[in-house]
This record gives sequence, structure tokens and C-alpha cells, in this order.
Amino acid sequence: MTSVQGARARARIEITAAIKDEARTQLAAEGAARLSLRAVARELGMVSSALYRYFPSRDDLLTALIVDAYDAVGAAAERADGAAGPDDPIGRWTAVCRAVRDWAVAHPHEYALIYGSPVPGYTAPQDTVGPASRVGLVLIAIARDALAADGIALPPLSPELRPEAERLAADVAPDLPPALAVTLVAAWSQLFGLVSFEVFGQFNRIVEDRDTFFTSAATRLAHEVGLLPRTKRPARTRTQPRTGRA
Amino acid sequence: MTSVQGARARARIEITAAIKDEARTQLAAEGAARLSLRAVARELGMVSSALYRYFPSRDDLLTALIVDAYDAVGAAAERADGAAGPDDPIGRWTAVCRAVRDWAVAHPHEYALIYGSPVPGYTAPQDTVGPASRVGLVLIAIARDALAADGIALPPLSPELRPEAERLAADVAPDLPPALAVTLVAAWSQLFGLVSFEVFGQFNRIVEDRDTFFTSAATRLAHEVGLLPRTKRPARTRTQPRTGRA
DNA sequence: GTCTATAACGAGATAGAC
DNA sequence: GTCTATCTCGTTATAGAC
Repeated sequence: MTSVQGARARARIEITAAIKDEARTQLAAEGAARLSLRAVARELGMVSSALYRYFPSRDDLLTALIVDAYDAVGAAAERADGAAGPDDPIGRWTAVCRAVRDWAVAHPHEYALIYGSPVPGYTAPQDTVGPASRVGLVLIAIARDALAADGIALPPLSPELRPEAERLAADVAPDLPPALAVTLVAAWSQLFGLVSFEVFGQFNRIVEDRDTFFTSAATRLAHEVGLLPRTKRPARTRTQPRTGRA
Repeated sequence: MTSVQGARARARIEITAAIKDEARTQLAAEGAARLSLRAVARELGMVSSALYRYFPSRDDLLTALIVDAYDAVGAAAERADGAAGPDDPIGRWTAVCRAVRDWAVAHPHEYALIYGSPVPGYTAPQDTVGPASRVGLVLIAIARDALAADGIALPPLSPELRPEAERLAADVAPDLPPALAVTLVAAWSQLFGLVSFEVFGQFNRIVEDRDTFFTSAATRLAHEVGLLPRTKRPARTRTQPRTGRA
């Protein structure tokens, strides 16, 4: 009986994956706003009502695609961080930035789904906030490790910004100095500004050698955050980025 | 006969404006991907075929909306720059950044149209590139004036980036040092990273006091570009941002 | 229990005849 | 410009296959 259950479960997983794959194809062709359950079903040789066994509504399918996309960039960022030398904060930082950009360039439509215009009529459920925070948590972990190993120069903090910095730090990274936490959030959004401009075509006829341009800008972001070229004494343990999911 | 022609021309302008207004309303409700000529016509009490007298296709209507949006942010940026003290590069820079952000927050759907995900199936014609460059040209003008008045410290330029920096500078700002030109382009995209994250909801539950946060980040961007708090001798003439349109 | 298929709803888009 | 016949869509109810 386990084999029957196993077979069913396997079939379910496969069909779910096929649905999402086909939906991703449609995403590329039509955009998220025009994602159609019926078209997905038609393309898979199913009838539209059958899809409801797998996704209770169109918005749930969208949510699954969004979560998958956030998880994919997040995993790419974590992998790049893990592959970089632990004692080299700037190396880790730029590796993560490049991983995010490479993923975005390779998956422009999924990138647009999560970092582009919001889908009209769709409101993201709570399920997306965990995956959405993975890239940010990697950046925070890099800063945390650098801090523990004297590999960071704290960025300046203006008095006007101090209250918000403290509030924000308490929320997203209670173990980091407020000045570092706000700067990280700003750098995080600026990183995606670079990526979005490239993916969305704003650099057309302006930036040619995008690779070099991006790497240079990412490195400058690392300096902006205060990361130093090399830690004086290596951090003993590398901080695992917390998943952010309950 | 001029009066008849004048009346006709006036009516045409009014109807064109009404069509665009209604289209903007639909943009907010349905998104650019679902902009429908028929729905616009219906709402205006016209028949869909009548719209083709004003816009030869859906894409042309979209283009008009895009050009209007770029012109609106561009004008806001130019106005803010003009209102700032000419001898204060950082003041001008942050004023322009704030103007862009304020416009974006006030017009999130038009902002999404020009700086969000590309509309599937739509390719921007040449008409959009002039208006699209207005904000960038304002930032360039600020840097140019600061340079002329000794109000800027040239940002560093890594050897790897030099070729691309020279290419890029020749294209977008031939009178600026390559190091400054690339840094400006990076800062330009990072500015829109900050704005997009706020408008698209990525700062939800993360940044609370968005005003202070943004102003602080914009000021740091100004420093990043090399702008100095005050020019030693005031620039005699303020550079007009070139319109970029032929 | 788990799935798929049929049929239908209300709403909207689309094409073409008039 | 109007009308109509025919599409699409998301979603549900129901019935039957495994």
C-alpha cells in the first residue's frame, strides 16, 4: 500500500511540476497578468477543472511560481556565498551579487515576476515573505561574519536616521549595529536597481560591457556597506543565513 | 476657417487627452498588459473603431502613455533641480532624487509602466528614448556643474572598467571624465532601485520611515558620485539638461 | 480517497455582417 | 456605428473512473 501511495504522491509531484513548468512558459510569452489556467490546462492536455486538484485558484498557482522564483534566486545567492572564501567579505559580497544578476539574466520573466511591477489584482500571501528574504539574509550574514572578524568599517549614521535605523535593525538583524543594518537594506535595494535596469532594458545603448560594469558597481556597493578587503583574523564559523521561514 | 480648424484641432487635443486619461485609469486597475482599447472606448461612450482615429494601435496608445510618464518624471526632476541652490551639488542631487521618488509614489502605475516589468509583446519605439533620458540628463548636468565649480571629487576607476567607462562616457556625456560618467550611470540605476523597492512593496515590514530612509540613501549616493557639500566658487552658469530629443 | 471529465455560470473580448 | 454570434476567462457542481 505504501507503493500505491508512493506512486500517487510521485504522480502528484510530477504533474504539479508540469503545471508550473507550463505556467512559466506562459509567463514568458504573455506575462503574469495574462497567466491563464485554461491555457495551461489546454497545453498539458488536461481540462481546466482538473488543475484545481493541484492549485485551488489562479492566484495560488501564481503564488507557487513566485515562491519558486524567490527560492531559486535565494538558493543561487546562498550557493555563491558558500563557494566564496569565508575570510574575504568583499569576495563573498560580489559573488552573491553576481549570482543574483546571473540568475536574473537567465530567468528574466521569473525575475520580473518577483522584482518587477506587481501583478494587478494579486496580493501576495504570507507564504512569500520567507523565500523573499533569502537574498537579504545572505547579505546580512556576510556583514555579520565580517563584523565578527573585524572585516568591516561601520558606515556613518546621521542623527535623523538613527531612530529608523534602530527600529529596522531590531526587526531584520537585531545582532547588527543599526548603522550597518540600514546601510545593508539600502545596498540591497540598490543591487536590485542595477539588476533591474539591465534585465528590463534600461541599459540598452548605454552600458555595453555589462559584466564588468556590474561587477565594479557591486564591489563599490560592498565598500559602501563598509566591508573590508580581507578580515584580520578569519571568522571561526560562517553564519548560516536563517531561512526566514517558520 | 482658421476658427473651424482651430476648433477641430482643439477637439482633437481634448479627446486625445481624455483617451489617455481613461487609459491611465485602466492602467491602475488592470495593468499595462491588459490595456484594452475597447474598454477605454466603452468607458468614454465611443465605439472602439473611433479610437483608431487618435491612436493607430494599442501599442501607439501605450507608447503615448510611456512618453507622457517619462516626461512627467523628467519634468519633476528638472523642476526640483531648478529650485535647488545652484552652488549646492548635493542639495540639487537629493532634491532631484526626492522629486523622482515623490512622483513615483504619487503615480505608482505609471512608474511601473516605465520602470517595471516590460509589457509582453510591446517593443518601445525610438520616440521613447528622448523622454526616457531626461532624469539621467539632470543628474549629468549636476555633476557637470559641480565639476566646473570644483564641487566634485572624482570617483575611483578600476583599470578593468576603464575601457567601458571611456566608451560609455563618449556616448552619454563626452565632456565628463569617464570615471564620473560610469559612476553616474551606476548611481542612476541604484536610485531607481531604491524607488522601485518602495513603490513595488519590497520595503513592506522592513522600512517604516521611508522618507528619512530615502533621503539618507540618496545623500549617500551623492557622496558616492563624488559630489561635495558646497562648491568653492559658484558655477557661473547652470547647465541646462539637454532634452535628448531631436 | 484521489483524480479527471462534462457541463455550466457570468463576465468579458473579438470578428464580422449589417 | 450597431448587433450578434462566437470566442476566451476563472470558477463551481456533478458524475464517474481508478
